[in-house]
Amino acid sequence: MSMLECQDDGMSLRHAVLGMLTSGPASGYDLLKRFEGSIANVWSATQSQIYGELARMADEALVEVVAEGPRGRKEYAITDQGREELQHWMTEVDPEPPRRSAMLLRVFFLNLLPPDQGVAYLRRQADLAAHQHAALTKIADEVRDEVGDEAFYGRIALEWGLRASTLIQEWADWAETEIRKAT
Amino acid sequence: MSMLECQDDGMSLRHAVLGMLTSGPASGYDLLKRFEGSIANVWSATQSQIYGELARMADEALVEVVAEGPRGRKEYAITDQGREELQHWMTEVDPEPPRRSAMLLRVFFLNLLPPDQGVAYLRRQADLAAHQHAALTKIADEVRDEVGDEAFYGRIALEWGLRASTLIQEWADWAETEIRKAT
DNA sequence: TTAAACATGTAACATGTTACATGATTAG
DNA sequence: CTAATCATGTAACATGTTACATGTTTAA
Repeated sequence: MSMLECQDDGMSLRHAVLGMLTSGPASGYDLLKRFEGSIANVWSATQSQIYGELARMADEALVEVVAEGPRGRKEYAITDQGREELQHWMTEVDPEPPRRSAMLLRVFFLNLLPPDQGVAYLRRQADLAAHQHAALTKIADEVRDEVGDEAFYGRIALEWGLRASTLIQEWADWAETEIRKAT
Repeated sequence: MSMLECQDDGMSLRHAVLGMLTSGPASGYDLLKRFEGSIANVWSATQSQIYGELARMADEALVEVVAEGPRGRKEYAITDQGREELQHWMTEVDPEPPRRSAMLLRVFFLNLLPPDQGVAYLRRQADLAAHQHAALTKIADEVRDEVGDEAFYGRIALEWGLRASTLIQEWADWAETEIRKAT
């Protein structure tokens, strides 16, 4: 590895967990619930992964056990070293865009299908996007009046989702027209 | 697993390879080059993965070796069974949208940064998107006059990329304004 | 003659998913 | 008392990346 490309992303699960711990100590179980909430739309994690990552980060002193409760419950808090790591990731590591889209991969092979099936595929994608847009709109209504920094930036992310689902619908409509023109 | 959720995606590398083989037999090395071409924008694969997947698919009779050349070169062709599998994937399996975005994950934690650094982050994203847009525009110019089904659907996918990079820029600009309003 | 391109394969490691295994506490 | 929820952890497997290992052919 050259000196210039010390821009190794990956490990985002680690930073997601660290980020969640900035709003206060939590157990693995608590974090799992949060990963099933609004964050789930931008990053998912399984129970297995969370417990493993917490243990690993405790070893590396990025988090520490601050309390033990009933049923073996362990509450973790972020350490100064953890905050430093998170800060570094936020400000000095460029997020690399996802390089894989099964949806677009299929578009590359749409010539293998008869045109009407190609159109059906695009209509299906537009439809799925419309449903997603509706779901996000519902969430947007629910969080409209929530106050605080977390809600504020959550709405910023939500707006991205709204725009992205609109994009898919418009693009699919446009593509359908192109295919019809070409047929 | 319930009977209703037999919609197990995954294995897209397999279908990418199968799809590429529909335009004629190719060796692992040939396929690697194609994965470095236009397809790279929607699906990436390493040399290691490609050779492994070809061997596995040969075992399962989805592809077969049709010729051997110099330097141990093996040309693979898709079989009828392979075509069937590809057809099934194209028409009956819904592509599941990517559930992880390091870029948006960071947005969720933007409250940890002073507002000016948050704005800097968004400006950086807009900037990266602008560069991507320029790169895609260049490719669009190059393939503008290419004929054939493959080029046609390649342009459809390209248009998605163009619209997506515009979306990021517009969204980042909007978000920046929101942050300034809130400060 | 030698560097680049062709060509395949394996091993080690990182990451992510599913399933298994265990048990405590609480609410009805 | 018993089902749901809380709570943690491990094992097996799938997927993806990087590095290692090897050897041939072609073009300058």
